[in-house]
Amino acid sequence: MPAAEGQLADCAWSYGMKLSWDINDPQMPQKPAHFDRFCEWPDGYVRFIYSSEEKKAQRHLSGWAMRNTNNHNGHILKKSCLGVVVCAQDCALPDGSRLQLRPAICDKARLKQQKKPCPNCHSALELIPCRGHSGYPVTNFWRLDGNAIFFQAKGVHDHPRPESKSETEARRSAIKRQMASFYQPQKRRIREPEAGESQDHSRHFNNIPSLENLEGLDVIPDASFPVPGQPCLSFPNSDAYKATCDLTTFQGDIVPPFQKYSNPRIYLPRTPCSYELAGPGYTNSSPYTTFYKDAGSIPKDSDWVHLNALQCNVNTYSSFERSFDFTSKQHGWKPALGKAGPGERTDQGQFPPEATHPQYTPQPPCRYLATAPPTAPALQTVITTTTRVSYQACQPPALKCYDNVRDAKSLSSCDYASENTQMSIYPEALDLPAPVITASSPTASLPLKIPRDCWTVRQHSLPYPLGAAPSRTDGAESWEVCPSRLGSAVNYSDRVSPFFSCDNENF
DNA sequence: TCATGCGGGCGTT
DNA sequence: AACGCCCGCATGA
Repeated sequence: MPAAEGQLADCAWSYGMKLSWDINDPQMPQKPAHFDRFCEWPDGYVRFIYSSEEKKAQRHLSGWAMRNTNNHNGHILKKSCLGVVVCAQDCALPDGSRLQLRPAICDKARLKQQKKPCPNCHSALELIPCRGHSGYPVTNFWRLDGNAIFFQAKGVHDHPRPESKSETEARRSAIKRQMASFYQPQKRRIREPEAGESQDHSRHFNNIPSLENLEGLDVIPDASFPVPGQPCLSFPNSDAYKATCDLTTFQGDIVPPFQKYSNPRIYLPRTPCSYELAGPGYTNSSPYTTFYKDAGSIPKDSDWVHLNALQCNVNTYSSFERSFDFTSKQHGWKPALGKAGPGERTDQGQFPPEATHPQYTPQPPCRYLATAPPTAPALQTVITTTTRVSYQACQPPALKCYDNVRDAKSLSSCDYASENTQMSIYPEALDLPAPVITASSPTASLPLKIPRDCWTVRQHSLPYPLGAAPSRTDGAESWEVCPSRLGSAVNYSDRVSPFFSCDNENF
């Protein structure tokens, strides 16, 4: 993944946004002056123009779990977001964060994935569908025209980021390597019980709670399943992630402990390693809490990731990324209310038709916590075969109040990624007429309003009966849920986007 | 096994 | 007609 700053800049200063075009235009801009750098986490109504040489663009990659959608147009590839898979119990990972897996793209694989249990608490996994586009999944369009690849995104993801594809691949490959290296040491361990080793990572296997855990892992053929006994040092980008191994911490864990990759989103079953996060922000973070339903089924999964990493160390790219995102997103409103940020587009003409609808207004940092749009057909379609049942069982916005830990998460939850900042800076949404913005969000006067000291449920997690969900047009109600005591966001202050003037203290 | 892409077909708006 | 989505099929890693 490119440097956070690089991506941020890429997304924020999209060249594609400076030109007037729509993916459905008969004629696309010819011979673009230059191209945008690939943005892995596009969010909002953004457009990019990539070089046809851009490999990632050629592959139509995205950090979001996007599946192909038939739009009956062979010239334009359309993809819709699948959302994110989380633990139905919203259990906290060892580090306090929440599980946020990348939904399998393949329907069959996804169903299988959802049948697996949360690797942390063994309760059911739940798919949080994306409904960021007027109640429907956010859609991405790709169109190759000449030497350019035009990309257009519609909708604002109303859910946490899942593990990115690259992360998933990295994790899986790492797991394979770990598995390979695990078995041998493990065998030795079984033969040589408790030898007293505690320093050597390769010997942490003996600390694995019980062999049953291992067996469980073995039984689960899913390569994505976290592998216990993985040395902390083997994680990718370990340099960025400050983790130490602490056998004592590990001991006592009954469930498959997690081992975190340098990348805060990735977790592996904890081995005798624990993490010593370097920053205050570590407390935990998953902002995206899932308060909805109680565990229902008894999954058996293994693929997991962690998402919010805010918690994770502040020194890591991720922490920065998130913190930055957070701030930028939080402040993203400011430009709309006041003056636009540098390079901000102002051509209303580019506004998506939906822009006039409240649902399309810029979302607050905690947009995924917002209530569902009035019409949420997604519940019937998107969730259909996979999570429909879950919704029925969902608890109402359980308005769970969280502790400081949660607060920390909220911070991270408010930001998606540096790349997402474009939403804060350029999105047409920012150009929305003031009336629309104010009507749709209480944050009109502030980047982020924190009406309560607690969060409410994510909109998609709400069990609104179809047609009964509160309308976003009402605006304010959508924001009832906001982070509280964001003060814990200590780490965010030093990375505030220059484009925004709001103080982090507000959060 | 799974990610991707394609495209037929169906229901809804 | 436009959309969203389900499904099956094919291909490639």
